[in-house]
Amino acid sequence: MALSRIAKRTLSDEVFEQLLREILQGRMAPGLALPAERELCETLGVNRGALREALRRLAQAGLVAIAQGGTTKVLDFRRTAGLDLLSQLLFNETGSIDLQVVRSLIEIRAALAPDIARLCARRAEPALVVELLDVASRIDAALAADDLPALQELSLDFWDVLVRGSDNIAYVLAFNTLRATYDTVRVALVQVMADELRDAPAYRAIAEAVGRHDDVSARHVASALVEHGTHRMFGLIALLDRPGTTSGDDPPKDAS
Amino acid sequence: MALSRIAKRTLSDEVFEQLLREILQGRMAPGLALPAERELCETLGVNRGALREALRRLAQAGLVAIAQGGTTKVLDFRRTAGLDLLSQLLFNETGSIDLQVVRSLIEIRAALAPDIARLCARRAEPALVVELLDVASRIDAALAADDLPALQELSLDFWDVLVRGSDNIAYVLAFNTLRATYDTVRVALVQVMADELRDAPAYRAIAEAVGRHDDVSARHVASALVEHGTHRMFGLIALLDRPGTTSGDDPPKDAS
DNA sequence: CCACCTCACTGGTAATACCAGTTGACCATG
DNA sequence: CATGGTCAACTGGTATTACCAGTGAGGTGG
Repeated sequence: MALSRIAKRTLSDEVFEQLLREILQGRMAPGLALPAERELCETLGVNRGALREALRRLAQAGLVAIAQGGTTKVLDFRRTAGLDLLSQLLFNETGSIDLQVVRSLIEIRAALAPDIARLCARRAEPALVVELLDVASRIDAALAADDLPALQELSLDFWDVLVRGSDNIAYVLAFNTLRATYDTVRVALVQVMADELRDAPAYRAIAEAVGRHDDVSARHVASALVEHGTHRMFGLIALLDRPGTTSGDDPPKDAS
Repeated sequence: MALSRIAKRTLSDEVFEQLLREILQGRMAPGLALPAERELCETLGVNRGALREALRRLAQAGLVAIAQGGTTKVLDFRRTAGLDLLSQLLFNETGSIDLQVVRSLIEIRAALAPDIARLCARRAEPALVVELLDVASRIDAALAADDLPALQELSLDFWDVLVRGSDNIAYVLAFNTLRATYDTVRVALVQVMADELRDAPAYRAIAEAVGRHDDVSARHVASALVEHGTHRMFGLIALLDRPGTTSGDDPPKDAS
């Protein structure tokens, strides 16, 4: 069995989480004034410091606005929160995965991946190409062993190298955010992504295109690669949204 | 003159900012163990609570890892920080704008904008089309008055409506993050973006394409629209990076 | 009626004590 | 000598109390 680290949740983590849920699930509507800190920490049974740490984090995430003298108000997270909030939205009230969020994740991935490959092909240093080819080789090996979890890990490694080679800090940071979101549902998606993960030739083709500084090829191969997962995921979402239907429609065409 | 709200900085804001700079500018390298809280708050001349609020925020942003019993360590933000950090990276040590970050911002915008328009055209409700057309009209009016700042504001409004119509929470949140980043340098960029901002017909064409659910057109017009700004911005960056050169090369081709 | 002031709120800062997890040196035991 | 246990000196986590500093509503005098 796979043992994993025990998560130590601190009090302010708990408070943060609880308030976060209240806000994200709409039980605390935008504009609502929160109870005063002294009152709220009494209600929650924690000291004021712990509550304040949680409130500070909520403010940083763009979920509440704190004002001295005034009251702390709930904001509309759809207007004020940043992409980092995405991972918190994956699970809905009942604890099941929110398919709308998964679809969003897949779509933004499909939009970014080709351009990451394109820029990497333009800008990558030789050392990075070596790294890419190395990961590609390990993907070949994992494919030979038919080790899907390893392929999933290596796929992330591959994109990690690629995005670093793109020399674009926005892509790097967005990738971190998306990876963090993906990680929380990774095991649940390994089968759906299987087709894409097993496409070892595509990974190698991207690595080689980057080595040739062939940005057009890199872009196209990357686009086709993620299209695998996109297509399968859309099929699954259509299936789960409308049980009884066997095949998913609405596969996004590359409109070029 | 345009008066603006005075920013009230709290102690923990100050501490957060200071530690953030230390980390982002590499003076606190990844892996470095921070001094103990009791020691650090003495050094900074603040109470422990204020320091802890700041440290919590840094941890949430993915810049440090806090461990009870152990020490608080600096993380490699290129690996662990999310897109929300982008706005903090815009200004470098000397207080001037980091052109690498601006380039990154422009590039990710160019990658997302066409797909936002495409999805919006697929999914927008009639009410949203009305909103879009309304903003388009106001853009026409602002253009007639040659009011560039107004055009800049309206452009953001337009994209805000469009991204909401895309029915993709990842795009919505990413847009929030990018807008927040853009806002901090907006005035500095108004002239560079002038061509794009004045292209009122493009905004209207997108609105109308969305109204027809014509995703292909919406995508292409949006792509062409942001291309204006992208091209100009690349020219400017090339100019500033290599003073003496008059024209910028390396305009990103749409590789389709 | 309106300008002004007061006061009871709100969040912000501070100091102190103690709880709880981690680490490493040290020592008993096999 | 290797292993495992013990303990002390760290670390961050929680709690309590007091007071400072903005805000805004309602009372008050003009």
